Amino acid sequence: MLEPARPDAGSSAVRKPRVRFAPSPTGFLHVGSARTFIFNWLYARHNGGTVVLRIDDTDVERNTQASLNSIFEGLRWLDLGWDEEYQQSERLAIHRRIADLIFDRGLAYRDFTPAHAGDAEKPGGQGTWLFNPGVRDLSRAESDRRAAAGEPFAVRFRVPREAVQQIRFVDRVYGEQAKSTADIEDFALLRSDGMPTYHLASCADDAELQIDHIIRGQDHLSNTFKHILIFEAAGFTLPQFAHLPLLVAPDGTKLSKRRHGPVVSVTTYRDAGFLPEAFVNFLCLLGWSPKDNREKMSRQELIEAFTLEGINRANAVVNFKDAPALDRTSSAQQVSRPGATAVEQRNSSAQQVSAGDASERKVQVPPGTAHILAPEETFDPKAIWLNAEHIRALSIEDLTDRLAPIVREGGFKTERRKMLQITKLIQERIKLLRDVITVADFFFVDHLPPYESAELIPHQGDAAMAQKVLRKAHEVLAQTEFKHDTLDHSLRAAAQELGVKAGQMFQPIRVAVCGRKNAPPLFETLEVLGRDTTVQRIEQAIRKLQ
RNA sequence: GGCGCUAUCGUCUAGGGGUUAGGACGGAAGAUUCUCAAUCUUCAAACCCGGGUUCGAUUCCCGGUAGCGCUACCA
Repeated sequence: MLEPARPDAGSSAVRKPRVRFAPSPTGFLHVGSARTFIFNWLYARHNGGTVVLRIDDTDVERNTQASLNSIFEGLRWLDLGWDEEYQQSERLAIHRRIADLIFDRGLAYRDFTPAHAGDAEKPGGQGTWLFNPGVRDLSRAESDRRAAAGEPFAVRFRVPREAVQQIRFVDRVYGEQAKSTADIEDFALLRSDGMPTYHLASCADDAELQIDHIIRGQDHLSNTFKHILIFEAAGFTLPQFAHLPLLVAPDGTKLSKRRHGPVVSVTTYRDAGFLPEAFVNFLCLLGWSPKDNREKMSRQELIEAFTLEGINRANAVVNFKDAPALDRTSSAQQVSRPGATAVEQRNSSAQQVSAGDASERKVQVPPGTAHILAPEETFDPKAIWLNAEHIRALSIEDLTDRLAPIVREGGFKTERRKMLQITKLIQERIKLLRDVITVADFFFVDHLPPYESAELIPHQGDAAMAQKVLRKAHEVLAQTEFKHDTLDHSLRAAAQELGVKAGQMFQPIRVAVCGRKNAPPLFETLEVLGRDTTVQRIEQAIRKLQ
């Protein structure tokens, strides 16, 4: 996984930026991280630069393999790729060397006081550790003696106190930034176990990997002053900084797995049937604008249009609906549509209260929960819309290739020839790839799922009319050629013969063959279904009406 | 608490000293079609508050408020 450092960086006068995306494997890849990666990638591609993926895994306690897998899974799905890859834990020697360098220059010191995490949370925010004069002024001899004696210590940066100065830099998004060293605490470089902290490892690697543009979340804006201190202490040239506005939940809080559930995980979007190019497009529009009113953009268009200047400064809300389990107000009302997805079904079964005894053996919904949200209701409506736009922009072949695996995973079998026909019929009717299961199921199954016979009754008609229409349809369809135009003519003629409106003729047939009222256009549908299935389903419908 | 950042329709945003403050999603209404979808048309919907600068501020400056971030031997 580890590759040797690049031999010759930045030697040419041409500015080919080197950017990096540095996730830490302490959770799944979430949408905010994904967007940071995308912006880095776009910036690099727009300028012919290099994208470095660096796994920031210096927090041994919290790293998990599952998280690492999830991150790669997410990144692979995004399908953008990267040019170089590193793992921070394999570069500890570099971090150590930089820490020693800073220490040897007298710009850092050993702190022998035990770790005291949590002080910052003291009531009133007091107890904030800015620096401890007694500790930082320990004589070098004393410090060396205690270290030699094996006493554990952390290494802290000696932030200038006596001559207070302003640290300044120009952020490519937020403009001029300044902070007094009086407001910067003596942050740690090395922990007492010898592991580097994020600040040290990040800066050491950024410098060593010759990263010249650091594009990251705005939560690092205040940290940048510390980083500049490190860069300067080690004698590194400063990279450019560009901070991105944060992605927040509808309630304004930072996105988190705990509070907001799977909607913040990239793989959730994949599993729900988003197209990676649509998802990327959506994320780009959160906090960035091409400024020309374009919304739907291809990957290439994004590369061409992307500039740091187009980035906004205010946080952006990802407008998803809260997970269903959280407090819903109105009274219990289960949504049970015929097309309920597996996710919904899992949710709804999870929400059923296990009844105590047989007397109250009815399905209940706990108070405060009501509406089970369908996938298309939980995601940001704009993401859904963009996805539908991208789906419609796909060729039939391409879309079929993406739909087929989902159909197969859904337990249906179909051959490509038929699938191509189906795709054509549903392309503008699905918003998520997964919708193929609920929208086109009747093409795949041998037996239609049950439906109410009342559905067969046409508008302004009755059961008798439904009967009459279906019998006539049965008669006509038994001998008509199953081609769009022929079906159109004969069925319309039949309607006229019966003295019913075309709609009253078509609707019972549609319900009979599709098992529901809303479906793709009738004649095309019949063509794909074929005579045998059609006739058989009409017979079933007629029996149903008796 | 300290420090920093931010503030245009419900949401994403464009704009910018004088505009009918533009677009998109979502919502509503209508057209169209064999239902649905798609498409088209129309409508409702915003410059956080208070001062200043100015002939004129939504735009520039200051203050307030609110939100967010940092304030760990997390990243």
